[in-house]
Amino acid sequence: MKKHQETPQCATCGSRHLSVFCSLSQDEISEIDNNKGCNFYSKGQVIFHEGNRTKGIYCINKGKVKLYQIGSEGKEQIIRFAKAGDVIGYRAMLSEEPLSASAASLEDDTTICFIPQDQVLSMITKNPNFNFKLLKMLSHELGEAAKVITDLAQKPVRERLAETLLILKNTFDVDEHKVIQVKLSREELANIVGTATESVIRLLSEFKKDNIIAIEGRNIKLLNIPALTRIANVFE
Amino acid sequence: MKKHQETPQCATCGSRHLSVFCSLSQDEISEIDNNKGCNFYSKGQVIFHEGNRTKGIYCINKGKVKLYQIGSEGKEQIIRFAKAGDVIGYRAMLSEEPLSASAASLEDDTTICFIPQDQVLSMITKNPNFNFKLLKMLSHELGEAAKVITDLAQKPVRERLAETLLILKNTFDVDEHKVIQVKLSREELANIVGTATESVIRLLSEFKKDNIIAIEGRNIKLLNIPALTRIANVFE
DNA sequence: CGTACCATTGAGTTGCCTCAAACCTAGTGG
DNA sequence: CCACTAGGTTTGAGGCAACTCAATGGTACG
Repeated sequence: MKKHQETPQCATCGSRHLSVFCSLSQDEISEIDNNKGCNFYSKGQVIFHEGNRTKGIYCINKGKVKLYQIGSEGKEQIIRFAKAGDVIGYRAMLSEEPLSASAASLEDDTTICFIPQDQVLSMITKNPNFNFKLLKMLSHELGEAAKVITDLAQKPVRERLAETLLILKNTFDVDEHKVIQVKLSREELANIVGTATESVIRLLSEFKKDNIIAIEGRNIKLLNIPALTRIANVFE
Repeated sequence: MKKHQETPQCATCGSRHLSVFCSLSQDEISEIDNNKGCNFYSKGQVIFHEGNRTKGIYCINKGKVKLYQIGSEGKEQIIRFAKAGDVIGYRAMLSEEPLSASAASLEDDTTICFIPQDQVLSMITKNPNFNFKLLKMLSHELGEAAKVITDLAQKPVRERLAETLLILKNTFDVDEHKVIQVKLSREELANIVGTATESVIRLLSEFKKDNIIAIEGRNIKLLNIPALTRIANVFE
């Protein structure tokens, strides 16, 4: 039994003011509303496939998404996450290259709007603020990617896992019980850190033994963030 | 004894037509020429430091440059390279963040122009072609970074070294004797691959034993590119 | 022609991976 | 309502890729 799902309107989208679209005028917003599409995804559904072309960008209205590549041995590597207000697919659209990553929803009722290329390109041309927001977003992402590269190349798995937990906290926040607000399998955690599932499990249970985290199924509670930060070997 | 070094003019810069500046008008070119600065670097000199702010972008007129971060244990990680016609520092300028990497010249007589922020921002606003070139460049870089992340996370050192040699070939080309046109120390190679210097040395001499490469000091000759490609485990 | 830096080789150690088996949980259907 | 199954999690054992440390060899440059 499927509940009724209504296409969300940009005009009333709560995420808009936090996003790259925050500088759009009323007219521009309604222009998008008249041209966009919208889709609903259940947990695990693929939104787009690495290697395909995209003729627009995806804007997440509700839910959480992982972006990942499949490595040469068929193993998934999670590149980044996206949540309500974030856009995905813009990299491939702007570079006119195939999508460099696949995207899959992490939750049921994930709602994602599709804004056609023409709309986006016209906004870039007509709205300098939007253009600079885009440039800034891309530049920021590129800086983050460089950090990840250095970490992967130099840090041991233990440090990378600790850092990953902190990044998940910053991305998805924690609730009043300090539980990270995203549910990932052990395998998915391994596919962020770049290690084997078993290594993640062993290290998590070490952190647990030291009372740095608590674990209830896929919920991870961060008990001692300073200790995690120390293990992660980050200063900033 | 220093030879006379003259500030190069964008108007006559041979690299311009290959670069992000290829779509500029005569007026815009001379506008830049009137406002840019220029510096000369000997091998190993630092052009800018990670963590500093930049108020413009650097355009390489002559020479080769490495961009690198220093990891938490003080180890260098080379993020990417730049050569004549490439620009560096644009990421930090556009995101209004500190520089995420340092840059150092790899050759004597490296010549680099500095174009102030105002000039660049005005070009972005006034010249849509330039703007789209920038967006495209950033997007492309971001896609490349994602590939590097997956490789570092999943491929063994042997594969990564083979792939690095191929990337160096694509970036700097080979001469008529199949020698890669960039001279790097074993340590620098290790700092691209993300491994120890000794591992690079051992693997290079394995490749040499199998007649896949030849080595004369820091010159690396690619004798069997299909074999290297097979080792690198790349398909594209 | 020394000296300082880089490259090479060897030996020993270990972090992390793989393989395999057992366990747990949630969903399914009898 | 409970047995059954499938998928995910956990634990253990064993092996190897790659690291560190240390010593030697090469070479470029003042």
